[in-house]
Amino acid sequence: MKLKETINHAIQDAFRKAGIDATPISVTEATKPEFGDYQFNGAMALAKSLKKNPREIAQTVVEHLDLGGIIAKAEIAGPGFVNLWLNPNQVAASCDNALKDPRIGVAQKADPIKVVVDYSGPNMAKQMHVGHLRSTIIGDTLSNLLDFLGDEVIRQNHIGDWGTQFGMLIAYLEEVGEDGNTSLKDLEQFYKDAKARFDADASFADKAREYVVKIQSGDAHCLTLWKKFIDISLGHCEEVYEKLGVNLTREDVRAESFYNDTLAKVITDLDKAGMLQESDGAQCVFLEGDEIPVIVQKSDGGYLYATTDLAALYYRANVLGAKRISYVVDARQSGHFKQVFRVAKEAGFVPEDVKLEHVAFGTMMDKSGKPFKTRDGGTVKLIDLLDEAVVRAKEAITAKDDYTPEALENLARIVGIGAVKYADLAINRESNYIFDWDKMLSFEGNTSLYMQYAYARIQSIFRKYGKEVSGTIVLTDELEHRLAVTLLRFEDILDKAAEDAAPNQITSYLYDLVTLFMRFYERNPILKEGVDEQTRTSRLLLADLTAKTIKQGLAILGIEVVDKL
RNA sequence: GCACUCGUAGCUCAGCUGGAUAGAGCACCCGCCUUCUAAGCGGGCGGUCUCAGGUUCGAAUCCUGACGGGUGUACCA
Repeated sequence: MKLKETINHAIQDAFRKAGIDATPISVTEATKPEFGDYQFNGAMALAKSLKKNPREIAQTVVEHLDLGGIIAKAEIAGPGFVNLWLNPNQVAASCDNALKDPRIGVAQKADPIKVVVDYSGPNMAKQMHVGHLRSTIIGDTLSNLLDFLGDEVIRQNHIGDWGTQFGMLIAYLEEVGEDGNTSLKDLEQFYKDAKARFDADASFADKAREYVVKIQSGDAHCLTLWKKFIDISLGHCEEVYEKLGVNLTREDVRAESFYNDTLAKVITDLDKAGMLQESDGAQCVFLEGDEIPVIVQKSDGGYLYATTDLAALYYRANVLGAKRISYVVDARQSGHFKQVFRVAKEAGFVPEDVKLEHVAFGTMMDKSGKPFKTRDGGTVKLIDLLDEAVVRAKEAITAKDDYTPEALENLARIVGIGAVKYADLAINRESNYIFDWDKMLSFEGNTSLYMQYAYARIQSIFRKYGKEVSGTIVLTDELEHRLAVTLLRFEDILDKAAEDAAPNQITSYLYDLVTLFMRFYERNPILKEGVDEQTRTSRLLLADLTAKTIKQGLAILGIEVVDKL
C-alpha cells in the first residue's frame, strides 16, 4: 500500500482542520523504534514563516489529528518532532488485504507510460567481461521493476556491431578461412589475433579498412561474413544472459547498424534546425556554455557515436513512443549523454515531455583502486565469474546436506548467480566499487542467500504445518508490529527505487525486512507447543506475507528463491 | 588547465528531498543448537563522517575553499 501517502493525508487533514495555511512536508520513517513508526518533522521548518514556537505548531497539529485512522498515537518530542504510531488494527488489516492480493498490495500504476531501458550493450568484437555486469543487471532490474509497477517497458540492447574494428575482424575471418564455428569459440583470442595481424602487416590493415567501407556500403559478400560474425558473437552473449537469468532476447536487439540508414537524416535535420556548424572539416553542433562541440560527422564523411545515439533517440521517442528513456551506461559517459540529450531536445528529435536519463554507474576497480584488470592485464570474462560462483555455491551446499545431482545443480545455480547479482545490485550504483572476488561470492551476512534462506525457512514451516491457513493477523508485540509495518512499506520502496533507478534501495529494504523476520522467528514461536490457535494463525500469515515479499523483491532483482535449502 | 564525481569503523559499503545518541556486513572477542533449517540469533570491540569556513534552531547530508582518489576533456565507442 501507499503507506506514506496515507499518513501524509492524515497530516494534511490536521493542517486543514487547524487552519494552518501551509503544505506539510512529507513524513519520514522513524529513525528509532522509540520514536514510533513514522515522524513528522515539519513543525520546526514552519516555525519561522508562521512566527510561532515549533512545539506550539506541533501541539496544534497533534490536537487536530484523527487518531481513529491509520495513526493511533502522536507524541511531541524534542524541539517539535511529532512521533507517530500506526494503528495496529489497521496495519494488520492492510497485511491481510495484501495477502489476498496476487500483487501483495502493490498497486498497478494508474497512468502507465512507455519506457525504453537501454542496457547491456555488449561489443560484438569482444567477449563480455565483468565490466558488462553492472549495465546488464541494473538495466534488467530497472526494467523488471517498472514492468511490475505497470509501465510498458521496452528493453533495448544497443549492441556495438558497427565500428571500425569490424573491418579488421571480417578481413581476418576471411583470411583464416573459417566457417566461424571453431575459431570464434574464443572471441577474445580471435580479436587478439586479428589485432596482432592488423598491427604487424600494413597490407592487411589496408584491406581491413577497405572492408569497413564495403560493409557499410552494403557489399553482399562482406555483409554475409559480418552477419555470421555478429550471429556467433551474439550467441555468446545470449549464453551469458541465459546463465545470468537476464530478460534480454534477440527481439530486444537494436544494434548500432540498425540506425545506419537514418544517420544521414540526422545531419540534414540538424542542418534544417540551424544547429549545424562546420569546424575543421567536421560537422558539429556547438552548445551554448560547452567548450567542446558534439561532432556528428567526421571530416571524412563518417558518422560517430553521437550521431547513432541521436538517431536512436529519435527512434525511441517517435517510433517506439517512449516517454522515459533510460540509459544504463558507465558514468564515464555522462558528458556524452548530457550533450546528446541537449542536442536531441533542442533539435526537436525528442518531444519536451520525454524524460531522458543517464542511469550512470561507477567503475569497477581493483583492490589498489585502479580500473579492474586481471594479473596479466586482461579482463575477467563474465562467464568465468558466473561459473566460479556456481562451483563455490555447490561446494557450500554439498557440505550442508545431501541432494540429488539435478537438485544440487539447480540449487547451486540459483544460489551462486544470485550472490553475484545481489553483490553488485546492493551497491549504490553511482559510486565506483572495488571488485572483490571473495566478497562477490560470499554467502554470509547481507547477501542474496540470507533472503533465500529466510524464504526457505518459511516454506519449511508451512510444509510442517501442512494445512491451509485461514484467519487474520493480530499483532501481539513490538517486533510483530515493526515487521508488519515494514511489510506495508514495500510499495513505497519500489516507487522510490523506480524513480531513482536505484536497485540498492530494494536490497536495503529486503535486508531490513529479513533481519526483522529472523528476529521475530527466533523470539516468537509459531508451531511449537503452547502457542494458541489465534497467535499461530496470525504468525503464519505474517510469515507468509514476508515470504511473498521476499520472493517478489528478489524477482525484481532477477534472483530466484527455492523452497528448500 | 577546465569540468564531473567520490572521500563515513581495520576492510567493503549504507545513510545524503537537512532532524534526536552516525548504521550494516566482513574481521576480532563472548554467549545461544533435546524444541519451527545455527547459511541463523543475541552481546561486545571499533568513528574528530578528509580538513577549514559558511548557511541553519539543527549539517555526514546544503554552499564555498583546500587536500586526496577516480573519470572526462573535438573527429573511438
